[in-house]
Amino acid sequence: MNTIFSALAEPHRLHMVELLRDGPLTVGEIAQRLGLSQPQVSKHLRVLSEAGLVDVQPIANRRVYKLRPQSLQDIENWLGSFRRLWETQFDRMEAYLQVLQAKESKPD
Amino acid sequence: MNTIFSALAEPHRLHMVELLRDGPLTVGEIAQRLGLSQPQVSKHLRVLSEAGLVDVQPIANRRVYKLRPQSLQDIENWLGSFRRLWETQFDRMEAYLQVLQAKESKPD
DNA sequence: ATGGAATATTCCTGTCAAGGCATATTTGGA
DNA sequence: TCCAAATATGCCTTGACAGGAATATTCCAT
Repeated sequence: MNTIFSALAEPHRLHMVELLRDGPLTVGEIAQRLGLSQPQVSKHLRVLSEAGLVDVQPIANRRVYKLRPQSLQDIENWLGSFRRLWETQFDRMEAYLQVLQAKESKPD
Repeated sequence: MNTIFSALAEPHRLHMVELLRDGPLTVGEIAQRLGLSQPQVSKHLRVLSEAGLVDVQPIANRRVYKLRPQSLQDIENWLGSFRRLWETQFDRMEAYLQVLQAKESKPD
C-alpha cells in the first residue's frame, strides 16, 4: 500500500497511470504524449512496475505497458476500511471531547 | 489528487491516517502510539492537513485531529474512473497488438 | 553479419523533504 | 504573575529521488 502511494505521488507517474486508463501504450507513445524523454519514461515505468501498478508485454522491439487492475483493487480495498467514515455519521468528535473532559477533571 | 498521494506516500503519515480511522486523537496520543517525537508528528500532521486529509479542533491546550471524509471520497471518485478496468474485462491488449501489427506493415 | 530503432540502465548532479534539536507559542493552573 | 504542559515552528544535516546525457541492450530488417 505504501509502495503504491509512493508511486502515485510523482506527478508524471500519476499522469502516466491516468493515460494508461484508456488502454495499453508503448514507452515511446507515452513519452510523446506527455512530452517526456524516453529514459525518463522508462524509469518511471520501472517504479510503477515494481509497485505492481503496471504490467509489461514485450512485442518485438517495443514494450507495451498496461494497468494492472489488481493494484487498483488493492487501493479500493484499503479505502473500504474507511468507508463508514462517510457512510455513517461516524465522527466521534463529541464523544471524544467528553473523554478529554473526563481526563481534565480526573487525570491519571 | 497529487497532493493526497504525496501525503500518503510517507509511511508514518499513512500509519497516522490509519490510526485516525478509529477516531480523533491528540498530537501527544499519536506520538505515543506510533513511537514518534512530538515535533515529528506535528510536522506530519501539517502535511496531512494541507492535503485536506485531516481536520483540527483546538481544545484548550491540545489539538484534536480527525480524518476528513471528503478527502477519502476524493480518492474514491478518482478510483471510480478506473473501475471498469476490473469490472468489465477491459483489457484491450489484443486489440492493441493488432494496431501495432498494422503499423508494422504500414508505417507512417 | 550489420545497422538502426525502441527501450533499459548507468552515472552524475541538484533539489527537496524527513528527522533531530532547540525554541517559540498558547493555555490552564497554582 | 509565573510555571508547566501541549503543540508548533525554525534551523540544520543527511539521504533519497528526479532529470539529463551518455551508453548498453534487444530486436528486426536488409
